Amino acid sequence: MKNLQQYVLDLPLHTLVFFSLVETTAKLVEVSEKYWQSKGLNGARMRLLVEIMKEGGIILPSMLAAKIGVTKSNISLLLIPLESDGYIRREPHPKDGRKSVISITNEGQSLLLQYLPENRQGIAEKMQALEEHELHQLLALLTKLKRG
Amino acid sequence: MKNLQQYVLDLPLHTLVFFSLVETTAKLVEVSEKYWQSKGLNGARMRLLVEIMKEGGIILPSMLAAKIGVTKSNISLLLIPLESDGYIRREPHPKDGRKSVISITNEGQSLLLQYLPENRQGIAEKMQALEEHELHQLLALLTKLKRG
DNA sequence: CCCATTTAGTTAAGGACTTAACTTTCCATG
DNA sequence: CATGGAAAGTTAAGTCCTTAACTAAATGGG
Repeated sequence: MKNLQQYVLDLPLHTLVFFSLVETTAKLVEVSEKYWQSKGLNGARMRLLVEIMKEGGIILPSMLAAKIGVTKSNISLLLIPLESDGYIRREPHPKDGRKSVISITNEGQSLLLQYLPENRQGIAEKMQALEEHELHQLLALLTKLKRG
Repeated sequence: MKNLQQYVLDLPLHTLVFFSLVETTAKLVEVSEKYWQSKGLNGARMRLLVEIMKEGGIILPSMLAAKIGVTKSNISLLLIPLESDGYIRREPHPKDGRKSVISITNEGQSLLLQYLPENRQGIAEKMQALEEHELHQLLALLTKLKRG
């Protein structure tokens, strides 16, 4: 390698696309996070509520960990404030003493109803930089890329 | 809204693409991070070295913060181990007593030479899920999306 | 049917980043 | 040329997530 500065500056296409992915995604994620913050809410906890709702309102902590892709200890720590704020309920599993059953409360559902549409709208607005056919294209490329 | 579960499950295209972006990017970023970890190195500190190198090997901490998009206090904390490991040098600015001039050492440059190509190769392999024309397409879409 | 292993969940400690408060230095305006 | 405010950097405290260590409960192979 003759010139290190040149090397770090002359990015091959692969690397360029990778950095572009990282930057673009970070910018979009920020929009969503700032929205939750502006409402005094917590993005990670809201995502948890959404996942519980996707499962019909009842789920186990370990399932949440698997679905969201974080550790079970993180789920544990996220559930504590959700419970004390009354957004979820935690009950012992009737058949298996190791498990606990998480269910979303009416308050939790109200919270989603109140804020989730506006949150998604904020994201949608940013995504409208692309036409519908471009969104389809992008989705196809991302899917192919994720499969590997 | 009639049915909350239905609402959280039936994602409009915008939202679908957003989530796909987040997941795909996370998966690729993990490849890079795991590489650095496997070498006992730190991704954030390596990125800092790369940025310094991009500037020709000499830069101010505040510039690094602006270029990488993190806070100056974070830069401050990242520079401490880089300096004590001998990868950067910190000198007072000759003209402005508030500033300090960061320069990369020979050891820092050797570290980049030794590991950066392999790190980039790991990313490139994952990106090879896409053909060259697809990479160009993806880059164009991401650029348009980031502009907003 | 017993006990080693596995599974579920919690807690503690640590790492990475943020915001806020602070110090020092510079600068511009009176 | 003095001073109020801006700018650069550091440090402290807090948040969020991780890994590791732990407790309790279930399971299954001898």
